[in-house]
Amino acid sequence: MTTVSDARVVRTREALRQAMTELAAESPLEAITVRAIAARAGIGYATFFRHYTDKDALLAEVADILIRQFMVQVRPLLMQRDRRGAARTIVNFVVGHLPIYKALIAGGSGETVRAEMLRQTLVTMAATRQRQPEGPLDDFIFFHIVSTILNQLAWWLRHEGAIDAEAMAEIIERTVLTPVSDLRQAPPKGL
Amino acid sequence: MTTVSDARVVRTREALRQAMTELAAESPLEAITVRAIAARAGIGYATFFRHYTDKDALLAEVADILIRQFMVQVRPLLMQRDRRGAARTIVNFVVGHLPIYKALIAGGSGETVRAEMLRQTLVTMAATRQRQPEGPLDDFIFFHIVSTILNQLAWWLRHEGAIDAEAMAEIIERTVLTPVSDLRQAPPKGL
DNA sequence: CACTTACGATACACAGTGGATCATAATGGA
DNA sequence: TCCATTATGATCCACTGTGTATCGTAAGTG
Repeated sequence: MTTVSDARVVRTREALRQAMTELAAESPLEAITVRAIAARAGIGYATFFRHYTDKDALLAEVADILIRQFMVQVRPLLMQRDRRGAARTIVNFVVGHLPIYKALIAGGSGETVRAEMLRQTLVTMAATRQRQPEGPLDDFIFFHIVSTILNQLAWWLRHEGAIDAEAMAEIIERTVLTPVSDLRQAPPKGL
Repeated sequence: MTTVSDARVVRTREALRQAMTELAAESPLEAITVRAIAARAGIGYATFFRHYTDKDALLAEVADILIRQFMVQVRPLLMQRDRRGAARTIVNFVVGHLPIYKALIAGGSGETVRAEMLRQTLVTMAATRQRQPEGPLDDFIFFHIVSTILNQLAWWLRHEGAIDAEAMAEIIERTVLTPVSDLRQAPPKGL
């Protein structure tokens, strides 16, 4: 929308992303007004619109940053042999960035953010796929893995301490990665 | 809110539920206005508020009806031995009520409706549980089963014809019911 | 240091909400 | 069948949030 090299622009956008993250942790997205975001960020109301068309655009940018970090870590692991190790990596990565993930995945706007993460992840994966999908099952499996792991992590972050990280990794391995791997090995007949 | 025996009330509410179902199939919930619902139902704007406090209350009622039907079918099956049969029953039940489920689970407001279905299901299950949960794992498992099946059905309904009903039942069995059953049999150590 | 550009403040039109009123019409009991 | 009851439709209104425009000021850039 505007120049990106100007230090003021960088500062303002960073303040807006930070404010959105905080507010998204506290309230469902529909309860967050642009005025509240601007106020929290310490910028003028009209200024908001010089940087983002609406609050969804801001949320999308915030989610996008999260997705990139997440995907870089997670993506190579999904096809990997060592499924327990893959699950551990995912869990540990989230633990290592607890505040932001807790805010956005498990916070008041978590539903919206997870939906956005799922959408973006599927788009990105479809665009950068090594091999073409071999059928509807491949599409389904991508959807299932990503949405299930996001949901499980959301539950886990909302019930912090209920299950320790190692057990959570085992659960992800046994309820998602392994069953999906088996499904790939021996698909239902007709697929 | 008002008398329920009056034929006009019954008619009006039925018209509102129907209108909400139709609109929810077409647009995301936030794009649906009370005026649009009233118009579609063929009733006056102010009349809407004599029956529901806001559009979320109406959606909750519509979703609630869906949930009751769904749960009556699904609930006894989740603990059942014959997991393939259980999965088949779920899939066939949805196929038997295709229009309404397609509209509400996979439609434009599907995200909101699924979240509401998940919420209500967990509340109902917690209230009417035979035995107390034996730990956090039980809570997690309920959450995982319900949310995963709802998501898988949503994908399936959105990609109608991509996978036939029998294959879908096999997928639900192999990616959800069986892994969860195994997890119950041999929980991660410490749970 | 001068030029450029982002910023804050404010005002505005617009859309949706939910509450209120009042005449009309449908309803169900006597 | 008639009548008291009450749901309904139409309309009005105050309130909140959105997104655009304007303008003087302050900050960053080269």
